[in-house]
Amino acid sequence: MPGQKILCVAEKPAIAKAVAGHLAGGRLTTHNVLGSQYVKNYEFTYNFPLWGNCEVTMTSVLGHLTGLDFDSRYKNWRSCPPSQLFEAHTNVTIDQDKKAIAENIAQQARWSKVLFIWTDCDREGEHIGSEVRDQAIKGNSRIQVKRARFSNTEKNHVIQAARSPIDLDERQANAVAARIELDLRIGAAFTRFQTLSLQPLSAKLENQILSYGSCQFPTLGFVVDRYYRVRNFKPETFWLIKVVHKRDNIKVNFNWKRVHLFDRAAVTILFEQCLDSKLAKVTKVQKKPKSKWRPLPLTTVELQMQGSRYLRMNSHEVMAVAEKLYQKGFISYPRTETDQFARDMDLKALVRKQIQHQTWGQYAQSLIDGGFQQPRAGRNNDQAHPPIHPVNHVGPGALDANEKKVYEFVTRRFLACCSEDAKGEATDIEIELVPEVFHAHGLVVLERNYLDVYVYDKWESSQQLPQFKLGETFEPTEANMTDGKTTAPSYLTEPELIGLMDANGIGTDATMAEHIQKIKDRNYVQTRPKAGGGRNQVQEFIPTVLGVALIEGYDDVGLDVSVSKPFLRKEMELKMKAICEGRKSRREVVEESLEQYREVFVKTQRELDALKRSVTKYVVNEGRG
DNA sequence: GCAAGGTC
Repeated sequence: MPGQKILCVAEKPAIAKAVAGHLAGGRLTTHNVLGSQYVKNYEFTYNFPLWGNCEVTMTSVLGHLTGLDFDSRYKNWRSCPPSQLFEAHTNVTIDQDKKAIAENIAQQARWSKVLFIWTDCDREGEHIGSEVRDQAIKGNSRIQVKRARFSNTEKNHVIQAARSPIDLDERQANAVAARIELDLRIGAAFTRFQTLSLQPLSAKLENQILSYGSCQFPTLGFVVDRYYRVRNFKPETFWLIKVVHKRDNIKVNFNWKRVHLFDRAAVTILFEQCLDSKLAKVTKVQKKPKSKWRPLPLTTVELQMQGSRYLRMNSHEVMAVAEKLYQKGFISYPRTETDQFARDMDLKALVRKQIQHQTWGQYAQSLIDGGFQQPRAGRNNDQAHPPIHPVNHVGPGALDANEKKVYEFVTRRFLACCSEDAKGEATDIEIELVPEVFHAHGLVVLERNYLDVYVYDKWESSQQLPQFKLGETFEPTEANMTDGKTTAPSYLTEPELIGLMDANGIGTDATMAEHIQKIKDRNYVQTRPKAGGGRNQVQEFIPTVLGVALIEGYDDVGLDVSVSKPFLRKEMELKMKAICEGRKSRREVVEESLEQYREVFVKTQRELDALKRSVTKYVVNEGRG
């Protein structure tokens, strides 16, 4: 008969359910947790090598169990000078909506010998694990604490993890604790200071929170940066030589190897020399096979970039819809950095589920009939979740318009991953019209393969090139000198913004869309459909006068490290890493960073007039001539 | 009324 009791706790209900299912082998009972809509307790027996035959309760939390906030005496914004928030007393609290979940853990811990933690194996997961541990100890101060090391919920992998528990990584939990404290203190101090000192400048700012955050400000910075580049752009005239030759009734455009030059006299001289040469000589005729690679397995960042580019939705909407599809069991977990499928995953089974689909079912069938290829593997693996993929077929009518678009994208992407690259043949012809070189490029798409299902990628055959022989000479039909102007860059688009955030470590895959939404809600930026976007209607970002005023104001303050650039956030990331590697303690990092931000704060306070001038110039005087 | 990070 089972002796000891083991309490297992996962980061989310879906993991608890999957793990319990594998360990219980079908014999388990499910109990609702009073007061929590999503969390369930699964009970079964299991024979752990380490603890023997045990009664197991497997349950979960919903992400973080606790939050950090200032002591209630600082609740009122005027209760203290904002600078005091750098050292004000804080408390760890359990949110009202998490009370029942926390109580469940304490209750279950009371009779358990061991707490076995099954949170995701990443930094945040380690911290969530420490929150769970603290809660379990409240119910049973003598409980033993272990954690499972797992990176997916395949049966064998889960069983292996149950066999070899490890310890919680205090360092990773501490790194997150440092991040939480710094974000709170710095965010609240600057937000209150900015709002209280700038709001009185104009009635337009009434009821407007002027927030600062280590992610939202650099995000705004990217938008403003591009705005300046667009605004400060001065078109430049350039000149170029174009050669055209007509053969077999095909007009071939030869492009100048120098593309264009900004010196008219120089181009004129070269052009005249070309004309003097009269005859062009073919110096290269090359045909070579060319592939267009099928896409990599889908990550969250990629879903947001491509979604905001092709689906007429913004990244925030794409994520909200993906979350819904996940909850309904149609797609896999939508927050992942992994762009490689595990070797042992049965991808063909997933392809097979799409055969019945009326639009791409036939394509899925063709993969099963021999077209299937193992997907390319990218370089990223978060060791927690597989790439985003469809897990079940969805009948027509089960989804609303936006859900349909996202599900379609995820599925087409998945099928494309399991397909062959597109194949083509490229022709390059180079001619010399002494002293200059020109070239023409042609492409014939021979096999479309993945392109047939992945309608978002375009790869088209160009006009057929006539035959040219190496070494032959001919007199070009036309040679012209023309001019043109450089064109201004365009405003930042949503996919570009997400790409910049990703490259600079601003936010996580799960929060980038929220930061973008936040700077819209704060009236720092506006979006509009980019002109000429055609069917796709990608959004472009333009800062508001308020957004420009804030960034310019801080520039005028003359800080050593700009608050609108990604450096400070990057530094915090490095410090978290230092904690994880044991090179620094949590205290050291918090003290160091607070010291650094205090300095920025003091300087900003001292130069407040610069900030006020900027806001007055843009916001208050807006529209007066 | 502040942040950013989990998840529903």
